[in-house]
Amino acid sequence: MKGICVFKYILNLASTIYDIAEKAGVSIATVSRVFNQRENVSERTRKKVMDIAEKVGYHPQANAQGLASRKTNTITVVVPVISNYFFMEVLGGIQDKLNSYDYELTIFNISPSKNTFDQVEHVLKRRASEGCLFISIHLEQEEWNLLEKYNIPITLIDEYFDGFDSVSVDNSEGAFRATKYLLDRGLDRVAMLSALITSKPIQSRIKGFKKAYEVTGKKFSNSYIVAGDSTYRDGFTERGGYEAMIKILTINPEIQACFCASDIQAVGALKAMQDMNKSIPIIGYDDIELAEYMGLSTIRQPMRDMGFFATQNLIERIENPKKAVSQTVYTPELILRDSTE
Amino acid sequence: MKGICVFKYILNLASTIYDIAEKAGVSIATVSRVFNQRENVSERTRKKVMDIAEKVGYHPQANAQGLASRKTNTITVVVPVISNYFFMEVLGGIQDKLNSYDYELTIFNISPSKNTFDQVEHVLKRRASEGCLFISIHLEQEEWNLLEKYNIPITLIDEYFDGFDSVSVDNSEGAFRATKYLLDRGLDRVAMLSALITSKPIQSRIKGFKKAYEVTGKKFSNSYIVAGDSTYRDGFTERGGYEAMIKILTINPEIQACFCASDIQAVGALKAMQDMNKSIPIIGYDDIELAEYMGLSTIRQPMRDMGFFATQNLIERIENPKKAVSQTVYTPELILRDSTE
DNA sequence: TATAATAATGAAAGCGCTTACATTTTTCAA
DNA sequence: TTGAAAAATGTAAGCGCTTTCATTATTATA
Repeated sequence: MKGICVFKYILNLASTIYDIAEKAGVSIATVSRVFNQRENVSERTRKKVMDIAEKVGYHPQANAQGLASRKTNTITVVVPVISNYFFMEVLGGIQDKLNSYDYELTIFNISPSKNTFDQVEHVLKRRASEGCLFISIHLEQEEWNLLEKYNIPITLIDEYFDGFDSVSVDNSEGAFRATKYLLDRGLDRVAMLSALITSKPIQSRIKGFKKAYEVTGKKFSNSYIVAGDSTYRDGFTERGGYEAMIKILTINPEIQACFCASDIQAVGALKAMQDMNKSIPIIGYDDIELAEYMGLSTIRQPMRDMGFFATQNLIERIENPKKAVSQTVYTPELILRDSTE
Repeated sequence: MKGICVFKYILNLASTIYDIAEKAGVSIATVSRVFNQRENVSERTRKKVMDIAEKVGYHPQANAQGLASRKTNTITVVVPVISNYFFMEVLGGIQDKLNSYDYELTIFNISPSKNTFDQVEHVLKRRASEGCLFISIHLEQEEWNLLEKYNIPITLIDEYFDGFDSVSVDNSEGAFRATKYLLDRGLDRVAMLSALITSKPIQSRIKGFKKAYEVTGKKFSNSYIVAGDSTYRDGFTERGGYEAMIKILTINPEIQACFCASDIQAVGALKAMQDMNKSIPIIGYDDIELAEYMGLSTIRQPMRDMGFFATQNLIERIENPKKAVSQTVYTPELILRDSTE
């Protein structure tokens, strides 16, 4: 015991609420009140407690607080692979919002090698956070149903399920607008530079892509949809775009323009055109900051706004769990720049 | 009480170790053992417990576990602003490493509006994690000293302090190599497209930049160091690069080539050159994936590796706190591409 | 079959905090 | 001054787990 005390003293840490209470000559309840900014503490004792706490570097331990108060003051963001432009921007928006609140941010990264549902369920089961933001997590209807029972506030970003609040962009509409613009310019053979067609956003974008053909009455061919071979990050990479554009330029030279599934792929596509010494108009998707500086026409997704709004929504639900479920769908916007000149 | 029970039943959740123990007809100690994969539990009871847990969706609560075991199984990454290419890549490396371990990842974002030291100290005080990775967190010597007493495993990335393990890149050397390459090509007036000179990496890079002039014996002028006016993200943005290059092209037209402080600024610089219809060789810094596709010559920082290695280092320290402190410095590499052709 | 080992389980004491409720102190009107 | 109301503080019972140590069941050994 003595050993331990000496140890504590030397390292100046690992003190508990009891140590502070004792040194300040008050009860632990008072110390607790001070740290929880309760009103009913006299200024004198508040100062006394804080001074001592300051001196020994004391701060309530997160776990103990969480257990006792049944609150964690933490929001968990669940994402597949963090290093991706879309998530990064959305995360930026989340943080902008969180900056004015007292929540801690935990990021849970879904590992591609394990089952997504199990991992998501694990996050909920642990009850380590007040609420969750799921970014681009796609589950089956019945799986979403199973998650409902955990009764934890959840807001979905870039996904839809009627049991949870959601914030998404109309992917189909975005693809439609881009493609229609190209078709309306008099071009007849516009390609879609796709990523893995198993990916959800790609599926919706393909819908919009086809719809543009229908609406304009132009002849559609499945060969207009082309993807690269690399599957890393579902093909949403510079490389994926490069490969796909090479294909277009060599195998489908009849193609006159191209709608790309993401700006980052468009960058690869641009390079491919340059390497092949050819050039066709292209439109990207996302409007990442780069796009402006690369003169890339694109479909703007309000990524930051989505993160910001979803977070606001989640906080509202945490504070008022009976709030009606809301589905927010943003409409993407066509931004014209050099790449379609 | 009855109400609560019914409630629990309906929602199928919020059960505790006691509920499971009761239903399985064992003690809570046994349930605990099952969930902590202890050896000494018979296969029969293990199965019985797991079946029941599965049915009611039980899983130990993180806080209670943490409090009782004094372990959190969490690693905290502290970053200033998450949405930045460098951090994103480093984070990717961190996650690659963490995927094979059982640690949860918490990201703490330093808010620019509050004092950095206080925020960092807060993270340590809460003791919500086993160890921390600090990415590009720059403090004063004495502040680092103060943090040592918390006795929490910390690995610094992109910063150096002799009390903690650190993983960094020789910024000065990188700038030196880029600049020297340009100077060696026979150019005499090479500029540095800088970001905010208050930023640490910029300071080191300026050193390397000047050293190249010294070594080559060419005449250096302070006017060769130019930055944009926007201060968002310390100027490490496309916009910052654009502004700076416009300045170079208009105010300092004698400049023959340019070393840019980051690839992302180089993107802006490229655009500026295009807009001004001029072109000089440029070299970026970082080698983000984009650089290859934009044909940007650059200084490669092994960002992913740094994250990966730092994480490994941290885990080692968590497992063996007495391990000797190590400082790892990577040497950046010059990658030549079109932008210096 | 008896006994010693060994494996499986349980009882109970915390972990460091919050908080309802009880108690003491202070304030202030009469 | 006095007493009631208000403010400040204390007491103690958890929160849901882990873990030590004691106990019981099982297995192996002679």
